[in-house]
Amino acid sequence: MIWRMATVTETKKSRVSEAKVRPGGQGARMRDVAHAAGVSLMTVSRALREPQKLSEETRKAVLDAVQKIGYVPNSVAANLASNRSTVVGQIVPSIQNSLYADTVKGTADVLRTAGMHLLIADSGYSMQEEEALIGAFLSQRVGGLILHNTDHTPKALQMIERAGVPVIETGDVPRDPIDMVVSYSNADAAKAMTLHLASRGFKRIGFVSLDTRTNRRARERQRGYLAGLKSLGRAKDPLLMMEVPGGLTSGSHAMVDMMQRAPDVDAIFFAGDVLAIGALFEAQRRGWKVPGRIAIAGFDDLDILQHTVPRLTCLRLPRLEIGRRSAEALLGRMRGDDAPVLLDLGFEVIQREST
Amino acid sequence: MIWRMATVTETKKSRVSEAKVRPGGQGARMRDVAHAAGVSLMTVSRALREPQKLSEETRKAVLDAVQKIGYVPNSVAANLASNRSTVVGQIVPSIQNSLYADTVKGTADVLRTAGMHLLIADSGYSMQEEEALIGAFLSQRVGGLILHNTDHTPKALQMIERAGVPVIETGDVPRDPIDMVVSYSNADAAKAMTLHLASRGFKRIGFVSLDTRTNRRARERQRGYLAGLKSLGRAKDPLLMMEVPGGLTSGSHAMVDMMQRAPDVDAIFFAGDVLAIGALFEAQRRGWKVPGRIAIAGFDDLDILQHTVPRLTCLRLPRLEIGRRSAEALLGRMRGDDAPVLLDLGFEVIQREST
DNA sequence: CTGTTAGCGCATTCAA
DNA sequence: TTGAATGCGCTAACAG
Repeated sequence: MIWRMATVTETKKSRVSEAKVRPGGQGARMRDVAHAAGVSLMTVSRALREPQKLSEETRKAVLDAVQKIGYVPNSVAANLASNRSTVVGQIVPSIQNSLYADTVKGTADVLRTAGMHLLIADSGYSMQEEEALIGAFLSQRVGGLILHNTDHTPKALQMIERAGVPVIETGDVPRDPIDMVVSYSNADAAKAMTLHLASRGFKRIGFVSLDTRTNRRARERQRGYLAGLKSLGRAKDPLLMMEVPGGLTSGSHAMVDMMQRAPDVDAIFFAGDVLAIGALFEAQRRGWKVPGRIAIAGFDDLDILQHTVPRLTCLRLPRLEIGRRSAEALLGRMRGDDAPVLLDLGFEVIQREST
Repeated sequence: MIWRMATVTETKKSRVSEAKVRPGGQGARMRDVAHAAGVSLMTVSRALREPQKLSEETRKAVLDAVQKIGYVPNSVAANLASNRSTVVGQIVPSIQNSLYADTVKGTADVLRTAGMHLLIADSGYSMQEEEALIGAFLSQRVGGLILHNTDHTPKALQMIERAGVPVIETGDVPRDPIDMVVSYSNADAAKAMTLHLASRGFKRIGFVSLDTRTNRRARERQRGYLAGLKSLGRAKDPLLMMEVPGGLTSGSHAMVDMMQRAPDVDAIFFAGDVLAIGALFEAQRRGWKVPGRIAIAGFDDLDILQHTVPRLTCLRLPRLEIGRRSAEALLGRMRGDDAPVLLDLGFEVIQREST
């Protein structure tokens, strides 16, 4: 049963639109504050940015005037005049994915404490879109870029180089970084999980990932899985490998398909988003024992994984920390530290009941 | 068992830092393009913004020069000169919460097609923080604001009024809007769910929400629940009402507590975030039948709710649509439409197996 | 259709 | 410690 409610109202009443006399929006400027405080424009500018360089008397007079007038500085003009920016741009594959939200949160928190702000966009997993966004961000003269991606178009690379802004790449450890890197290694993590599953006694370990052709992170994870098999002395088996779209439904189908194609599979490592959760729910629906009938491991430690029945084995990646460290590295650069940073923040294998 | 890997490397190698001759970052300016194309500065400006006003010949010459030089316009200067902005600011309670991510996504998508961008911040559910962020956004001279909140500090209201920027409030339908509203009614939605549960035959319907003292949306939902009871001719029972923090664990505790305090409760309506999912998992762990032993309903239609066993009854709110419509209303205002908008986008009650 | 003049609001640099 | 001159890179308004 579905109830529905929706109404649309057009009204003429609104506080702002009635109060808005001068369209375009503005307010007091610095000179207005200067007049009110009986000082020069420069003194106001200083009172706001380097208050310690003024006598206590004038400083107070200026700040009082600022309060009284309700002056809000124009940081666009400040940016233009000083050639410095208080904004950093971050591009993630998808805003809706809570994994990236963690990274964004870490970045935003650190930037805020430094009085800076974050311009966010999502590329929809597309390099072309990323290129367009990088152009837009550079046009806004952001002070730095954080890219959750390590593949870029030639034009994007060229724009970044010409702009000379500091850049952080996250999401993987690239061979040839643009500038700074704050990340973990997808290949190392996938290999570690593969070895872990083997150590738990599983003989036929399946691997399900997103499309490795278009997604480097998926490709690296697959590489790690195969490296794990190799170091175990096991052969690669196409029946045990699948590439599927993201999503809960996709995970459930992948599990069922693989168990049909390779009935002796005893564990499946889902190296993408929420695939493992979808598979677990499917097992619940079918009454399959996890790990008795099939063991399930995931890649990211989503909050929910430790609440399901059974709880899910997975990797834990330092998403929030990546965001924080990225922001810190960027701030360092803007302050003039010129030591490029390559941070591999590592990962953990979290063993739970599902394996 | 936990594996761990983490390495930290400081290196001096980096493409950009070596290529970066002129620190501070810049590139070609418009006059460089003008020289290269043999035209005036204004012609370049027009070629980029109103190409149809130029002869095909000059336009091509300019755009070729732009390509060749790799010119990236400085929209900070453009903004200052034109007193227009290509950026909109959005403040949500939490970036990490995927509910808000949907709204953000809708906003960002619509803005992008209009060549605009989104500055995002989270207030951490605090009005004070919201005030600070509004100040920062206005300082950046954003062209509009989208606030997922309907309670604001007096100073915030004052700043907004003085700036004269268009504002959208989302997240509830306020009695006294600042400007435009694009939302749904929390009270109506909660009442509808309460009546729905009664129509399914449940006699003792519990209500669990977030803190109603600090969170207006929680307060409105509680009001809707009580209105529902009243129209059913049922009395308010404190034993059937709880306020708890957010989170899966919190939901599971709430369910257990309420069933201990009021053993005859036959359905619980969880009006916050992921509480219902936490409760369902707890029921699975304890082997309680849902809805046999206890029925469970949630508020937001998270993707996962239709995959759990059993699937969860909930409300469906038009999060993405709220983002889209907000952006559209804002764009309309910037273009000069001055009809304030009050949109109630409604909701649906989704009946599934858990009730 | 194209160019010229003026100035957006602030910070830098110098002088007082 | 404070102030005056100059310009950041671009667009509006006008002239040609």
